[in-house]
Amino acid sequence: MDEENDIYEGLRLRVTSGGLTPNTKLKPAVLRHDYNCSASTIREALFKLSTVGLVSFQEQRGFRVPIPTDQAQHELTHLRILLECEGACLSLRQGGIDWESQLTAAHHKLSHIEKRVRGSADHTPLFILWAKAEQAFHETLISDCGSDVLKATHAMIYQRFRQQVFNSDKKFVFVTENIEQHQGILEAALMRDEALIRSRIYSHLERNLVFDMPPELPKLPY
Amino acid sequence: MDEENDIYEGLRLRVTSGGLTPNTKLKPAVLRHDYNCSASTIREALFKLSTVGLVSFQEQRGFRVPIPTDQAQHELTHLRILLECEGACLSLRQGGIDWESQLTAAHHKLSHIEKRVRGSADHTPLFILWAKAEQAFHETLISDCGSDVLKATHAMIYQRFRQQVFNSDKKFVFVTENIEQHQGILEAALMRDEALIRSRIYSHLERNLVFDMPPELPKLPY
DNA sequence: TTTCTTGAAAATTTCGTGATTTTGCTAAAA
DNA sequence: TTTTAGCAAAATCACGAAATTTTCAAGAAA
Repeated sequence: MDEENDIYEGLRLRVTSGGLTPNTKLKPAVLRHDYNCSASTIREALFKLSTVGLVSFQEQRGFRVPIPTDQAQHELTHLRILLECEGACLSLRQGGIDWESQLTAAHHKLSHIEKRVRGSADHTPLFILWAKAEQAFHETLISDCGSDVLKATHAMIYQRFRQQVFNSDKKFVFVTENIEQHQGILEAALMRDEALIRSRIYSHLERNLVFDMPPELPKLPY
Repeated sequence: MDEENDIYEGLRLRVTSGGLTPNTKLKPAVLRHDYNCSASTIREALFKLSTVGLVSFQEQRGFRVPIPTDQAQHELTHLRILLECEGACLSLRQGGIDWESQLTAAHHKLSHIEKRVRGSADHTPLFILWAKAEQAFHETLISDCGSDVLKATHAMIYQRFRQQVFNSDKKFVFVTENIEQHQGILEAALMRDEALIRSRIYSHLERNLVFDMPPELPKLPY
């Protein structure tokens, strides 16, 4: 299964950032040729992808690339904010100097790519690179929260979020504000300011919320 | 696949509340006889269970019942609190009279069972019934939050949480305090008091947190 | 005794096939 | 023109068997 994992990753890349039209059928009998394996193996990988919500599945009707909707975008953004704020704050308390340096490094890499993106007319060639760096930055942000469950859940939601926005019509995959927003999040982390980092994570993701969110609510003592 | 789902549910029940010793191997070739199907079908169901964390899986080494740990219990409890508070508060804002009545109904059923449990010496025969009612109550609590993603994520964490505590040595599956705690949560919901319901959900789950949680943190404007 | 090798048994993964279901096309009926 | 019925092609699903990998016990070497 070391190549089974390659198949899974390959398919994941195709359905998340492979430029496939939403609702495209994913037929094991066709895809098998691209990966030089049997249809059953492809089916198993697609099945796994469907359980994390990256491909849609209907029994006896096969697999399809999920259709992005405003509702889904809103919900995924909402959960990303919830999980990422929680994970960031916990990391911010528990993370040491090693965490600071890892985050700084991740930001440095991301920042470098983003400045290149800003310069070029066509973002496409840099997209895969940017996507990896973006994910790495946000994962590093919550990496020292001390909860594998939280990190795994966030990873799942993050993937679906990225698929959603990249496959939607309005391709807001990259906007110039990202540069200063990522910078702002890094600064808040190094300052160990919880309220500030929450607020900046929220601002960073806010434009993906398509409906209004209700106003402030108090939090509990833990 | 309508019986495929029965297989999935049957296996899920066995690994979450079937009294199986943690780390027990789950061999498709053996289990097939209990469900009268092929090993491949069992394998698929186990595979699905592994993606939601209800069975552990290592390539070329098959499936096993997960081993409960204090760390896992803490993390699952933490995430349950986070998701359930968020979902409850949103429901509390958006839910109408229908939500109130559904929650009251779910609580009524749960309360009835819990009082019976308190009376009987051996909880085992009532456990399945209680587990279903408990899940229903907590799911109803967040049912009107307006986010399918949040509800699905919560359902996943809830299942793993229940498996964890039921399969752990200290079987704190039911304690008398549950009765008044569930009552308290219902009251806070009907009062539409967000701070109160957060605090009561936290208190309800607090005893499952095995490590200290850092103190209060502010929340952001959404 | 302990560690390392060996090889047979057991378990897991992959694969092609047949049965069942869905899909899409054509033609008749309204 | 629109709707419905029927049939053929295509796709999906469950299955058992072959191929690969792991497990484990018994003997050899240190």
